Amino acid sequence: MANKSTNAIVKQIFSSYLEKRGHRKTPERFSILEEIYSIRGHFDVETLFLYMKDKNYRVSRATLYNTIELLLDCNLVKRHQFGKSVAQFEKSYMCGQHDHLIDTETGKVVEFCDPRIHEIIETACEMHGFNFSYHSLYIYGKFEDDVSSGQESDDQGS
Amino acid sequence: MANKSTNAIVKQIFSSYLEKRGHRKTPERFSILEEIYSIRGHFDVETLFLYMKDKNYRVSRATLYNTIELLLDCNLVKRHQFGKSVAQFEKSYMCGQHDHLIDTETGKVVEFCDPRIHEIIETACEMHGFNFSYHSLYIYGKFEDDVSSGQESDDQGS
DNA sequence: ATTCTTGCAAACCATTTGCACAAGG
DNA sequence: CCTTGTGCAAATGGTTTGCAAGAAT
Repeated sequence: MANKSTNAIVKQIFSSYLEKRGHRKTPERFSILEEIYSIRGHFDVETLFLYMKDKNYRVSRATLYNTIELLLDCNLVKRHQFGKSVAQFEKSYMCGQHDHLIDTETGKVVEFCDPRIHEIIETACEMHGFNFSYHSLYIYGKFEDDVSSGQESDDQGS
Repeated sequence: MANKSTNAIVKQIFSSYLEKRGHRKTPERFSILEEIYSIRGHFDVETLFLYMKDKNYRVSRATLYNTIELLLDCNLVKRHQFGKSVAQFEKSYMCGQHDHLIDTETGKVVEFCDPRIHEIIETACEMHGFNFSYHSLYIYGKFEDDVSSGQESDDQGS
């Protein structure tokens, strides 16, 4: 895992973004970025809030929402809305494009990747004069071997 | 548009579903089903509420939510969560499987269909021992020819 | 008759907003 | 210094829930 260099690059991207937009480079923003990039899978704002509070950061929920908005804008974070519940987020730099299998009973989420999705996207965009920005494909259903009845699980190929 | 027969079939499906689950066949439930199936594209609960109030139905928001839950359960309605805003719904019987192009600036939504999506789904399900139930593919971006800067637009082939 | 549904209004709760203080530029 | 960002707490608003009256079975 090349986490050290990834973190440096990600901070650089965020820094450039803030500069370009005339936003200030506050320590809170970089702390939040760092903590988000230390999280393995998906997370929601409340979880992140408690996680950071536990680490003795003093960030408010408002700042989390605000900063995540910025991170979404510069594509360092992706937002998901599995099921009907709260918004889920995940880091998105160097994580490989992937989609999600969602167990409608347990809530378990597994990632997968299939490059053929791009052919579909290209065709649809051509047919409708659409400039693609990003996509999300969610497949809902049920896992057969529900051994690990856990909440969540990642499956990214390195 | 074979709306007349479609409506009859849809009511039959709902009726059977209610019976099987031991739910009562109230006039409100069938009114809501009928009104939903008379709506062209996507809608949110508030819009449906006002729409029905306008037609002098006396249904509460609570009943709308409750009934939509039942309709989701028997697959007569599909839920979407475009962007970050409120839940959107659409009728799903005999509307053909389709996916969505979403303009991130105007909110315009256009539907498209590409059967190749099923190959991707099949592969992913096989690889992860997953029983597919339904999917949603959202492609976000921007339309090139934004002549109709409207809110929403449908594109279903007959 | 009994139990499920409904309508209404209050409760919920994730997210947003207002404000005074703090701090980046 | 000036303006933006932050923490806190209150406000917001879509959705859910509690309850008494009404209707399906």
